[in-house]
Amino acid sequence: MSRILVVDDEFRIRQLIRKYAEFEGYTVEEAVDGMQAIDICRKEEFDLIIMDVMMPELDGFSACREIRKFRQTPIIMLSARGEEYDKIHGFELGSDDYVVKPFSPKELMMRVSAVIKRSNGSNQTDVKKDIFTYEGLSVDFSARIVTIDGNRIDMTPKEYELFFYMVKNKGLALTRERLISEVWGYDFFGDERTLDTHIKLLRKSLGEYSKCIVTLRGVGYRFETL
Amino acid sequence: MSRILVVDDEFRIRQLIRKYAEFEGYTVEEAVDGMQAIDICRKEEFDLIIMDVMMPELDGFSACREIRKFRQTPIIMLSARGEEYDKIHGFELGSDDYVVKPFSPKELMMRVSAVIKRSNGSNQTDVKKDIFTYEGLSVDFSARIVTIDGNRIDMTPKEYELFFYMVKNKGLALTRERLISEVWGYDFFGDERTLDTHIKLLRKSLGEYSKCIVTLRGVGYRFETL
DNA sequence: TGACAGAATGAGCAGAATACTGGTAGTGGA
DNA sequence: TCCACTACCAGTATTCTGCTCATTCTGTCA
Repeated sequence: MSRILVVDDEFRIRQLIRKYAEFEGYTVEEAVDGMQAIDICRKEEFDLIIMDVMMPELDGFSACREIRKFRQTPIIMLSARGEEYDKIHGFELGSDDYVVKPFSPKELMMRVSAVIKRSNGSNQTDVKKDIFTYEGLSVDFSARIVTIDGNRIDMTPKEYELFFYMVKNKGLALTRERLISEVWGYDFFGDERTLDTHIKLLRKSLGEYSKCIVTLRGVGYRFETL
Repeated sequence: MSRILVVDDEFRIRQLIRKYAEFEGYTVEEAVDGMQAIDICRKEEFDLIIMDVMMPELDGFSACREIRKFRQTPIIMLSARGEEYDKIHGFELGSDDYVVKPFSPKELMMRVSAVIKRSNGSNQTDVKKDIFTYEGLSVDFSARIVTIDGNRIDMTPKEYELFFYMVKNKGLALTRERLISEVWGYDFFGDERTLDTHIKLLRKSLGEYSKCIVTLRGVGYRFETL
């Protein structure tokens, strides 16, 4: 059965939606604000997200935008304000429907089933993506995009190649020779230190996640997720 | 461009919707009641039907049910009554969205474009117009037409081919080799820089949307919508 | 156990190399 | 002739690499 993520800071609202949704046979998870929603979405996949616009920490629109960067999950926005701006804003950001509070639970459920039906029915024109994620780090191999907490990281070609190779072989000890011959080519006769330099640049780009690149003294490096 | 059938007994309402819809670049036809709507739908095909619930002769729900017997055209229902019964009834009969009168024309247009986008994206069994849209940019693959804010963009054959290929593979990193062999053919032995030149021309044609074509240094290009 | 020496790695930097863009001109077909 | 395509060139921005020096690590020996 379909899984729904309900994002709202009000316990009462989450409870209400959960009740109705579970009655309809959906599995429900909850998040209290945008930040938490993004975190959960990174780790788990849902069939639908119902999200309030007004929330502490991170509002619904921003969360919607962030989530859309790595997930195509349909989103229904809830808003206490009936203002037009919100609606337009929400649609532009890619929400799939829009319900104004106070809403009738029955109507919401109708929209939920309509949206889920639509997204199941078809719509998968999008190419399947080859994406690796670990906490706030996400690596989209097919698009060549690396993001940290939703922010894109600019990397030079060599950084990409090196990083992608390491991520694809995560958890493995990669010797300097192997890295060089894989990333630079077997016929690279440059300086030994070149690899170090690129590892250094890569770590700089990765910020807090530079910790994932472990130096194996006398051997090479390893990318690990702990 | 998409064709819309507006069904409402009130001239003022039809006029209002027509005005906004045409401004957005849609072609509009009108019907004054359910009977007429069914007749027109038998003869012609539309991309969307906007239909009032309350009409003389034959109400919107009945018309919706009838039309669904032979067409899968998306339908947005309009209702003066905000009653829940109507909404549920409408959804059950297969309407794709529901707007309560008095509505904001802008919101209606947002819903119109959302519904049309959805039905384009999804390959229903009915006629599939292969159209991609992103904000004011629209790419009609089958008609080979690109429009920006409703204005048609003239492109040369190569530009079309290159652009279509990139849009169809949107979000993917496309290597120069791949682009060249896909657009020019695997046996193209011309200058490396030819691709650059065409990207340049393409960007020029795309105006503000040239930002969607991202250069991947040392790799190629990517078309993205963000 | 702790100090030391040597090896390996990290940081910073600057010159070299490379890739992309924009301009312009040639070519061939309708 | 005109238009689309291709080719070429120069300027520029980006990226790579090699070098030096600093730092860290490791194994050894007192």
